[in-house]
Amino acid sequence: MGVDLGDLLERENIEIKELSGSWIAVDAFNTLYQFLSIIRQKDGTPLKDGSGRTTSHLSGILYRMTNLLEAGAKVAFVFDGEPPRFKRGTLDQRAETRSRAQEMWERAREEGLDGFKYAQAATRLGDDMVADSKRLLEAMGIPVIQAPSEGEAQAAFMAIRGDVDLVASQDYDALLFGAPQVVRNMAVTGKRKLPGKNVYVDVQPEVIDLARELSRLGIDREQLVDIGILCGTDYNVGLRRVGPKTALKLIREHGTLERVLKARGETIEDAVEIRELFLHPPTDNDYEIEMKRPDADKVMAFLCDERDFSQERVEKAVKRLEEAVKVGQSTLDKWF
DNA sequence: CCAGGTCA
DNA sequence: TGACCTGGG
Repeated sequence: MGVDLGDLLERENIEIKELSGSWIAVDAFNTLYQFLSIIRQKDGTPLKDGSGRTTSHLSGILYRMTNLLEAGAKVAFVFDGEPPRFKRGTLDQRAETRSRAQEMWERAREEGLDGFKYAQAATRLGDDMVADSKRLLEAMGIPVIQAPSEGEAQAAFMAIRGDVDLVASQDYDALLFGAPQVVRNMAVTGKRKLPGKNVYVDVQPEVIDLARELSRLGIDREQLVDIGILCGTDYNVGLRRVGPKTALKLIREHGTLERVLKARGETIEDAVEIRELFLHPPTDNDYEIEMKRPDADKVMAFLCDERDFSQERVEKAVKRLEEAVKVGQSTLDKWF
């Protein structure tokens, strides 16, 4: 979800190798949802351990993060805290959509039909899954940061301060929170399943550079936030029949959100407070980002003994992880 | 999504 | 070596 600015922003395709040496703040909830919705069997069932606990997100974390670290990147996971009060409507609506999708999935299964897309739409990220994710990340030596409110805001804050180079998220919200660079499609294989059909296409990682986009569009960050609010964010419904293109035109014409609304004789509830939230969101500055040596025994014990992962596969991944972190910590690394 | 096998 | 497929938990 999030703000729909895809049509407005130009992205630059990159190779995963180009992330070598960069610190990446990962929007944890966004990434975990991605794993949970995609890592499924053909009938839509997620991966589960012997007791029926979902493990798709753990598989995603283990293999993707190992690959990223092996490519020379460094990552920190940033988890959401308390949602802003303006998000209530969106959260309720998502819960409603999920439960409807759950019903559709069950019906599809009863009738022996393909219910994959319903299963995806029914994806839930439970507290247990969040706890399991943090446990795995910590065992892998990857920093876990708890945001006071929105994870994307905290990640953007860390990027603005220069503690990380990029924010990883499929959403564009981090740009409104001021992230200088956002990386999307941060997968390694470059294959993505098309929604609906059982067809795979090449999808490359891509970077959006905030300063470059603002300059190209001839607006400032506050105006980009205004554009987002005009076409709708997680915190407000946008104006009717106003998408990113129209919103840009309106802001170019009138300059500010207030003037656009006045000129059109329309209102957006809490618009000014929502802009303030994007410009000055709750963040913490007492985080620590430092890769620790992975605890191989902990990773193995958790994934293999408790979550029924294959000993052989996890061992292989952990070996690669240990090697990657060793190389990453060596100061000689940058000379090669 | 990713790993790991197959096959040309 | 790379396109393709299956199973992972």
